[in-house]
Amino acid sequence: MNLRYLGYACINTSLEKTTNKTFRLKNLNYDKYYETVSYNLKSLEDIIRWNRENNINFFRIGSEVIPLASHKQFNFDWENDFKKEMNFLKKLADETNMRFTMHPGQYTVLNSQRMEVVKTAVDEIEYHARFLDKIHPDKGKIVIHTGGVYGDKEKAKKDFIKNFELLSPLAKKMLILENDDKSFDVFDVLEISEKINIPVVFDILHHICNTPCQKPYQNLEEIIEKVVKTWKGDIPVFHLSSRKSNKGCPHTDYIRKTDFRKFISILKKIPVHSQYDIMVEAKMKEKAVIELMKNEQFFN
DNA sequence: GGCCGTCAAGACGAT
DNA sequence: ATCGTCTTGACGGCC
Repeated sequence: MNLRYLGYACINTSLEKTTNKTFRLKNLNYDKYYETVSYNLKSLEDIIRWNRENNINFFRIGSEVIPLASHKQFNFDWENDFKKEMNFLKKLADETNMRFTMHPGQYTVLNSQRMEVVKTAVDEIEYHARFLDKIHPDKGKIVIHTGGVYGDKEKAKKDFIKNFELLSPLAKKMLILENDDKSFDVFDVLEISEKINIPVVFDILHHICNTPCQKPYQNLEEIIEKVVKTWKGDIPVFHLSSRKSNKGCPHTDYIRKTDFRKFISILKKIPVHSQYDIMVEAKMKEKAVIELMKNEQFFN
């Protein structure tokens, strides 16, 4: 497999723009909402243009692009209020060949034991789906983690599979499942993926953190080949980051070249005739991507 | 203008 | 039982 796009998440540090400007619940009112969403959508536009100038075609849009959109106290009709802006962004995204993903936060727990938490998770995912559908129809993907274990991982997986059915057809089509650093490893998410037919996002650092045998690279090609099959011909997304220390998973400012090269060379060996995209998770965001793009030999 | 406690929200492991 | 951490870190009251 060959590398196609490298992307970054939510913030452009060169432009000092974010799609994640938000406000406190107590400040929720029409003016604040209108002002903040306008800013976020304008930032997204500026970031897309910047990406085009810099040959970056992959971007994760911040979940707070419409702040508090799924909150029960939020009653504004953002889809209507920002129709014009969203249509414009759709056109711009098409013209510039951007690929977008979104990634709801850790509070989105689809397999929770508490029904009200499941409901807010569904609402949150549906909001992401509607947003992405407006500017990136048939292409947008929503990355989530499996959720909590609650002392019984097998049951927790079944609950995820069961609650997946609560989503709309649109959201189901967009959802992709990422292995996490503590609870649900790549084997768990592959198992879930097989049952409900959604693609797996493989995060190499989470895999390393979540591989107790200290041999995370063992059988890695075999694992990744299975992951790629879950995409059913669509171009897979991988997550890449470097860890700051040996403990936990905090990210570095830039990706270590050795981490990048090691990962790329493994993917190179996967015997599937396909390209793939990498979401780079590093504090210096687009600057980390630009650094990696200097390794031209890895692009085809 | 910079600092830092807090923020809509959940789960988990360390203490 | 409580705290810190995970992360897309950002807000905003206080100095």
